[in-house]
This record gives sequence, C-alpha cells and structure tokens, in this order.
Amino acid sequence: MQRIIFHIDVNNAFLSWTAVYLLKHGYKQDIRKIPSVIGGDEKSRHGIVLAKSPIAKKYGIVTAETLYSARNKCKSLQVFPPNYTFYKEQSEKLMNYLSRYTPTIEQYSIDECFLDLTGTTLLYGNDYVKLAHKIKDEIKENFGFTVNVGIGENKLCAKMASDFEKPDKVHTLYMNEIETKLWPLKVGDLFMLGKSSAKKLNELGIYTIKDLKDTDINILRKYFKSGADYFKEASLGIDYSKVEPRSSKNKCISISRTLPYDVSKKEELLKILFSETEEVSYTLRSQKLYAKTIAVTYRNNLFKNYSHQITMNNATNVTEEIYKQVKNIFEKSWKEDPIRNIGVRLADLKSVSEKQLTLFSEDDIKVDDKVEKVMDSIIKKYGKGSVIRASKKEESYKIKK
DNA sequence: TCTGGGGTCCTAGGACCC
DNA sequence: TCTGGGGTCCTAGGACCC
Repeated sequence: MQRIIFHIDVNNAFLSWTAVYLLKHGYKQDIRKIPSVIGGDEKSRHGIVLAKSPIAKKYGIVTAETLYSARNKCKSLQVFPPNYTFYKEQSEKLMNYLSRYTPTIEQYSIDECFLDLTGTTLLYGNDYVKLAHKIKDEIKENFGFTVNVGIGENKLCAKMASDFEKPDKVHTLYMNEIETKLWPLKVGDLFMLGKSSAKKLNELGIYTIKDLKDTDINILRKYFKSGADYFKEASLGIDYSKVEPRSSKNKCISISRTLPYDVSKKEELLKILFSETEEVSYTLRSQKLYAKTIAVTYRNNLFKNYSHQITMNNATNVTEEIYKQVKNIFEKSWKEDPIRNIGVRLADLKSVSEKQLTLFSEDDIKVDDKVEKVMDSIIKKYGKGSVIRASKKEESYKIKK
C-alpha cells in the first residue's frame, strides 16, 4: 500500500520562537522581519549563529558561523540570546497538538517531526495537500509561528519536500516527481549527505542528485563503503524506514561545556568534570537508567578532539562511582594541553543495575543510593544548585597534587 | 569578539578466544 | 625458515543531523 508521510518543520525555529516570546512580552518589533540571528554569548566563547531570519539569510549568513563573521556580512544585524526553556515548551505544545492527527508520530528533533497518515482517508479525505495546509494554518493561528509541511511516500521524500521553499509552505515529493524535483538538486542537498561526502563526490565529477543516481554503485562503494548503498537509494527517492515514535530511550546521555577560557590546571578541570558528572548522573537516575560505559570527551585550544571511555562490568547510576571512572579516564589520557571544551558521556544504558544482582559491595551501594535519593528529590523540588555536595572531595585534590 | 551542544551511527584496528 | 582465520568485544575518531 502506498504510504503517506508528512514531515513538519518549524521555520527558523529558535528565531521564530524568540519572536513569539518577545511579542508576547511587549517587544514592538517582529524580529523575523529584520536582519537578525539567535546567537550565544561571545564573551564566554559561545559566539555562533544558532538561527537566522530570512533577511539575515539573504546576507549570506549561515547557521553555526561565528557572530563576528555574521556581523561582517551585515552591519545592522541584531543578535538575540537563546531561551531554551521556552523552546522546549513550544516544542512540546506543537508535538502534543500534532499527535491529535495520528498516534504514529516521530519527533526527529526539537522542531521537526514525521507523521504517518497512511490509511487515514476515511478521516481526512484524500486531498493531502489540503490537509497539510489546514495543519500549517492552524499552527500559525494557535501558536504564532509558521511551519513547512513536506508530503511524500516515505520519510526521506517528506523530509526533502519540507525543505524546498520556505517559509510557511506545503510541498509534495511523490515518486512521480523525483525526476523534476529531486534530481536537479546538488548532492549536498540530499539528506544525510554532508559536506565531506559532497566534496568527495564533486571530486569524482558528481554534482547533482541525478549524477549520483547515474553513477555505478561499484564506483560509489569504492569511496563510501556502506554509505554508497544509502546514497544510491536516496538519490532514487527510496526509503523503507518506518515512522517510529522515538521510544524515548536515549542511547546516551551527555554534557559538555565550552569553557570561558582555556584551562590547563588539573584541579580546575576535575572540578568541572565532577559537576558535569553530577548533572549527567542525575539525568540518568531521573530516567531510571544505569550506564555501563563512561566517557570523557574534550577539545584542546587547537580544536583537537579527544574521547576516552571505559566499559564497566556492571552498570551503575551512582555519582561517586561514575566520577571515580571519569577522573581515572581523564588523568590517564590528558596530555596537559590547554582545554577549551570538556564533557562527560554515559552510554550503554540499561534499565536495571546488574550490580544489584551481584554479591559485591551491596552495602556501599545502598548507602550511596540513599544519599543520592535524598539529593535528587531536593533537586527535583527546588531546582539545580539547591543542594551541593560538601566540597571535601575537590579540596582533597588540591592537597594531594 | 573566531569556531555550541546534544545526539546517532559507522569504521579501523587491537585484544582475545577457539 | 614461522606468524591461519573466524568471531566478538572494545576503543578512538569521524561524519552527520538539528
């Protein structure tokens, strides 16, 4: 049976949501209609473009470039800070609203989702473009921001379609439109075909998606291994993946921070790692999960990235245990270069502690669990920072080193 | 006032086992 | 006068997404 998939994408999400927020709070100007961007704080070295208005885009400003470079492209550019709490709220409202149309909804990111509307003709009729317009207009009216809706017979085509022309538009990419709508695009426009693959393809003389679909699969395999088959199928508009409600189970939980200045002191870096460990293991426990793999990631002043990890015999969710590994991993791997960004990642997540099934150190765990339960409940009730571990631990490092 | 943060997936290479 | 080979697990690094 032919499937009908919608992909819904908030136009310039962070910027639109900020515009809605500002208007709601009495700000006179609609920042969507001026050259503007959402950007991080430059003083703490977060100075990149997170979202841009259509006018800013016309100046050639792209997401993730530095604010410094964005300003060079447009002298009158206005920069607004992000408001993640509000974004999350808006995202949840939107997803809740959309799930009234089908239970088969997959949130792909904070501002995007897929709806599987296959077999809904009795409910909504068979004019899907009309239905898409209805959804799009309802969102605009109820929430104050616009979306694009892409319609296709699979997720890939729906996703490509929603990207065609923005904002506030509905597009289709049915199989019989592949030749006219998909093939003329540049290879880099294909979903999941990024910069480095596009560069390689261009070097092979492959520029458009049509070029790509005309290329012998064996040539592609030589350069792209398993990516070759994906590229080939995608260039033909083929995608069999299902719209799957994101089982909400993350594969990993991570935190990383770019520091306001490069740090070379071990005690300072360990303090940061400790507070990150506390945050990440709190999240772990609040999801009733245990981690088997613990990783420390960092980036030095020359932008070289490192990641070092350890897989334990037993999964844990105890801050102290996780930190013990974090500290160990970092001390063993760090070459004493100045650190710009540092983080902790927990992976290989389990829903039960295997440790609880072993004889080893049961009593210790129980005590730790108790302490942590109390701390977690305080954090939950009064927010982060309301409870701080006695800093005995960090102090002892100072003495030791 | 240069270059964020949170994810997923893949691959090469090494260790280890039979 | 030799060092096979399949399988599995683990790690580091990189590509890619929003």
